[in-house]
Amino acid sequence: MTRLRADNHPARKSAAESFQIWTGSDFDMALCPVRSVLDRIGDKWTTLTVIALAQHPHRFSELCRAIPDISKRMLTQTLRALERDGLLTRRVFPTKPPSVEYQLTELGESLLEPLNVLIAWAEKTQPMIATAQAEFDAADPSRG
Amino acid sequence: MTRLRADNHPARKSAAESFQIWTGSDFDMALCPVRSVLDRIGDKWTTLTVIALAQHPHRFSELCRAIPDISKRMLTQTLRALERDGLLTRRVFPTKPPSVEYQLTELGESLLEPLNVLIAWAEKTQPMIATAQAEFDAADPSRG
DNA sequence: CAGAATCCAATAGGATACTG
DNA sequence: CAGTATCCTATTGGATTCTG
Repeated sequence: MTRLRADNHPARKSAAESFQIWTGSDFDMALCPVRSVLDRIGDKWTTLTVIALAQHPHRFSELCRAIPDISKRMLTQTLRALERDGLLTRRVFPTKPPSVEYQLTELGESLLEPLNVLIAWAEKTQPMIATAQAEFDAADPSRG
Repeated sequence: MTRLRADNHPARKSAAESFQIWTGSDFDMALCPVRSVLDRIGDKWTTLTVIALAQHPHRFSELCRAIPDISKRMLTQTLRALERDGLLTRRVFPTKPPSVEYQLTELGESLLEPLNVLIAWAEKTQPMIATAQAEFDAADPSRG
């Protein structure tokens, strides 16, 4: 239907439609799924935390060790946001000293699939991107 | 696929493997595909720009109007980064006044598919997430 | 152990003015 | 038109200290 290019594939129109009628109309960023999902997973630690929990439930300090270089402060923040979104559950065991277990919900696990697609793209295209960067930087070193 | 929590769901292990041996070993964030891809698309304007270009090539000012609230400064930065990564091409027409056309490369178009999967997840789960947030905030209003 | 609280540095991003 | 340049603010995230 929309023959924009010779190799037209459905992803073109799909992306635009998911993004809605954002051109020239009333557009609310908060309601845009593109932005909302990236606000959710686009930060430094969220995806790493989700992937760590994908393997098995973790305790707080276990996560702290499992995720390289994360601070307790950022781990707390990240876990809180994920809990609030319903992507994981937090269970407190009143032992002494206390222990807390974090576990992905079904909703949280459902995020793994889109994440894997994205990661697969990253791995597949990484050599091409590295080449492109090298060429760009060589062509105009001042903009490296 | 509606059965989200299948034990041994392939997405579980796949995510962890893509992430590599990041636990307790030598881990370089720059080499982690999870972080590299999010550093690339996780910012405020990159995905919106890519999706705008998914429909057809755009000129600079055309993009500026098409993407709500973006400034010329941020558009320039975003386009430059995408060009450097080889996701789009920049063609200058020496007309008067000059015009510049930005167009996705095949590599850039290949990003649309993972993006669509992610957006589809966002749209599908948005009601569940909204509910979870409301419950969380109701349970402890101080942390809203 | 599992955080909370506080302070500080780095970066992202917005507003405005100027240019070939 | 298609940017640059400069300034400024807001947000992110790191380091440290304290607590039940």
